[in-house]
Amino acid sequence: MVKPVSRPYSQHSLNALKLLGQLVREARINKALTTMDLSARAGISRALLQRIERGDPGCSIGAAFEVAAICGVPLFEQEQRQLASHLALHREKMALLPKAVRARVKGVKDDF
Amino acid sequence: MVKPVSRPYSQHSLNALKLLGQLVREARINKALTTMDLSARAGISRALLQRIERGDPGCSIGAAFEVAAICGVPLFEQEQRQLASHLALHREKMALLPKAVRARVKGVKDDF
DNA sequence: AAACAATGACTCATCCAATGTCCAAATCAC
DNA sequence: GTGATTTGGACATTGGATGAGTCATTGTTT
Repeated sequence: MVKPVSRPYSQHSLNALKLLGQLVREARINKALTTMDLSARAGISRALLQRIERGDPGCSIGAAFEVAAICGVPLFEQEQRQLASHLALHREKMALLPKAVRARVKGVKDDF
Repeated sequence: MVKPVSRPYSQHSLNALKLLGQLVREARINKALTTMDLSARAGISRALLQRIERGDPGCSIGAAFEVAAICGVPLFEQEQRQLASHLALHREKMALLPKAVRARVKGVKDDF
């Protein structure tokens, strides 16, 4: 009943989380913002900002992205300015893909 | 008592969220994975995966990153394999930065 | 050196988000 | 076309994240 450690996160995800936190932290200091200032701007509590900077997987992605955006940390694309256009492009691309995925009958060879 | 509309997210964050969701969705279909399959692999519910693909800001960042990692969606760095080394590099870099930020007395010119 | 400010870490009450389940609509295979 | 399956969205329940508060420690300034 001791419920496992919340959830099994892959090491890769955890690393990405930590890196994001470090980038935020670095950007914040470069902008000479205190944790209180930044958290206030992002509309979150100081404790939550600290968890984000620590790479806590439980934080809401909205809060994390908001903070990153304020700090000027490029989310997952180098080009933030192209973000909007990427949105449109992907929308088009999606129109060409199947809407539903048919279950592969058997032997699902994990290809990764 | 109607508790504000959750939280004020910047348009940029919302766009990033949506793009991430689209990328996941596209990657999932390319891998011929059903929403059930992927959610099961990520250890989350199908409903949560749907919210992630929709770009819901309230999802936990851990779940979102986990799904992205499984799908092979590059988080915020093109080079996922360098992720670990980036971690170390940033750790070093941080050692050179001030540990605490002094409050800017006045006139905080928003520089962005 | 002292005084002050910022940070990290912790507890706790509250309430939102995650889950599981359901159904209806869309999609694909036949 | 029919049937099987995926998908999107709704719902209630409950576990976990969030915010507020405090304290000890570290870092900065005078």
